Amino acid sequence: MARTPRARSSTERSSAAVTLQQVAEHAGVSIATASRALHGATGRSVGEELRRRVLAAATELDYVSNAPAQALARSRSSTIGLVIHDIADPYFAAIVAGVSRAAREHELMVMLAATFREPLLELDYLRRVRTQRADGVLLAGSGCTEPAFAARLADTLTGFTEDGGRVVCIGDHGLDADLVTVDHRRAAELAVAHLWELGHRRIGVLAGPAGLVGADRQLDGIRRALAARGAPLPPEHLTRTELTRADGRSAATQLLTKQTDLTAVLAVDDTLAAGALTTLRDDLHRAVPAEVSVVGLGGLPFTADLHPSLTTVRFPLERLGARALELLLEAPERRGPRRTVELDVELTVRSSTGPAPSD
Amino acid sequence: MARTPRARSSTERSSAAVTLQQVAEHAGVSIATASRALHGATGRSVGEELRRRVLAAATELDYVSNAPAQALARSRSSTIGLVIHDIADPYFAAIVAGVSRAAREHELMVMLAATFREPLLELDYLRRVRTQRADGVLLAGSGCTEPAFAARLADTLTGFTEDGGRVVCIGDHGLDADLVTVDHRRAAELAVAHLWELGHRRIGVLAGPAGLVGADRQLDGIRRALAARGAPLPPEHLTRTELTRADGRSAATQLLTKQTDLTAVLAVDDTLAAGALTTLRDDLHRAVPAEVSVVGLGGLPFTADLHPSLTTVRFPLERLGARALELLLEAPERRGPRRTVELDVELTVRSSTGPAPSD
DNA sequence: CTGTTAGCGCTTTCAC
DNA sequence: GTGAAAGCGCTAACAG
Repeated sequence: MARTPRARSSTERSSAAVTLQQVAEHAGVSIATASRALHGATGRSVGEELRRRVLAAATELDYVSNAPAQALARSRSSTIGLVIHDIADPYFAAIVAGVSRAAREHELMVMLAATFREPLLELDYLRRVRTQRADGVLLAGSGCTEPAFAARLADTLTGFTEDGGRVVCIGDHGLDADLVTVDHRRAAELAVAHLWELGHRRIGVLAGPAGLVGADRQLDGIRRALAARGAPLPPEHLTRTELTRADGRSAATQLLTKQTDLTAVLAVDDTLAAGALTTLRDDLHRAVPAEVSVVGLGGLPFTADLHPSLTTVRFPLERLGARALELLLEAPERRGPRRTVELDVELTVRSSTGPAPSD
Repeated sequence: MARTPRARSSTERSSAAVTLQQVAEHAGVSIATASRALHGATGRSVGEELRRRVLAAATELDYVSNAPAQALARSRSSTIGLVIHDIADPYFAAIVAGVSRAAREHELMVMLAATFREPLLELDYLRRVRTQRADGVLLAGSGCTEPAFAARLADTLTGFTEDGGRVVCIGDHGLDADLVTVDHRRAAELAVAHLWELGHRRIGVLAGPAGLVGADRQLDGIRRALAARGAPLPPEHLTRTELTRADGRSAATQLLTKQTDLTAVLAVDDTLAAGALTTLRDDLHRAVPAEVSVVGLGGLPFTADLHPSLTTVRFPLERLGARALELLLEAPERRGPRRTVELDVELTVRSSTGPAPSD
């Protein structure tokens, strides 16, 4: 035989956590009863007296249950995985905050996996989450660009769901899974409406890169909103660009240099808008909002610190995360087609927008 | 007996993950060999041929190891807990980013626990982390205010370490555990030196609340730096306040209203500095930096967006997190007194500071 | 180098 | 309502 059945010699390493067995002995009940008293359905199946004794014993011995053992026995870990690009990015930070809050309410632990935008790392983490036997995984952000990668990602996800794991995406990345996202079209509509009401008729648009689902939706929303007002977006008023401040700056420079009669810039991302603000002030020397109004999309906190403070459409990022977790939990028997939840957005008017110059 | 030993009737729930047992059978080896080939020390103790077969079988069956089972058998979970106040706070977000990065390098998963500044939640999470049998826990932020709570916290930590868990604090909260923090005194010294070199001699100080270890150190550093230059800090130039933008604003208002001859404000926190900037511009109408210079401490990203952009001392938050994890891992046999690591800081000169007015 | 086997701590039938 | 016992999937002696 391998080891002596029980009775640790007191020379063993000190990390001898109290076990349910010991609690049971201390309380003078069977281990099964101890288990039921401690973790079973509340109030059911254990006599008041015994339950009391077990609880007392547990407290006295400072018993802490062993989650891995429970996970093994129950094949449920009360843990979910959360895969994001970069936690230092306030966009993801807000989502994580929402997930954390919801997880707490449901007594779940969350394993955080930051991929730093490396697709391979994402695959790797998904696998690890599966290894952990997480009850489910929330996928925020995916560089679903190249098809080869997308296929592997899909495979990995399939494996995960086949083992009984749930998957919910936060933000649409074209994956075949339940999805929680913001209403991008409505965000666009709100931004356009705001500018329109201020009298702007020549609006430059800084859009995101083609292929990004959200960016496409936003652009589509802008087009519709403009068309609905009888002023379809002329191609020369549109520039597509990566979502960085530097790109926003150069794209805005280009746009405003060529199209000198624009009275407003609608950027589909706060970061882009920040870049536009910078070039307007430092390169083009055009007053905001006196000469040109600027509006962004996203509503991240930093927009309040910009100068002038940015008018933007706020995305409910925290709720996005919380809702995603809820959706994950709501799926006891996930059958049928993929579910989609779109959260509403909200216009935040600040100092970067004003009436169109009467010129 | 309870269940039939093996052979799942094909009607069982589909979540039948492949087990090591199955891999072993498929490869025609014992389960022990399979285990060694898959998880054992690289290259050791398994013949090349068998190893190959096991690996092939694993791949073919899409085997994913069961972390809870491993954790149970090895009594190590390859998981660490990370307790923070609020992930949406960029301060913590940066720390988490650093921890994530380091965790990845060490093949560790991190369980994130956000307490939202509720002491009870912190206690609860610590317990849960213990429940998860995490190999260690990183403690960033603790509302170590009331002694009763501090005692309970200490107790919980003791329980954790007694079970073999490691603890490292990020930022000093007076807990008896290894600690990683920034060099607050040096940060103060850098800020003072910068202002002094610009000719400022009457410097107002916005300090943090007494009792906060970091805040105390910073104030101490400021006092020393000033004294070393032959200009001890007069009490009327000092105001202590909570670390919020609103408090910073009102504290700055008070300070600058009473002490009209100050040429600079040194805030021990970026947020406070932001408040000072606001009141200077909107309430007091004093030009920054022409009339008054402002410097902060922390170097969070938003300081670059302030107007004018804030001169500040950057804390290496990401490295703080990474270093903390390293420290956690470095402690194979943690004996002796608590270890302390102080990370260096760096002055970032921007637009909010300039030469003292010659007056 | 490989196989056998006894647990790791807990849940969950099944029988009383 | 309570207890006995069979695993959950894996690791680590121990024996060859």
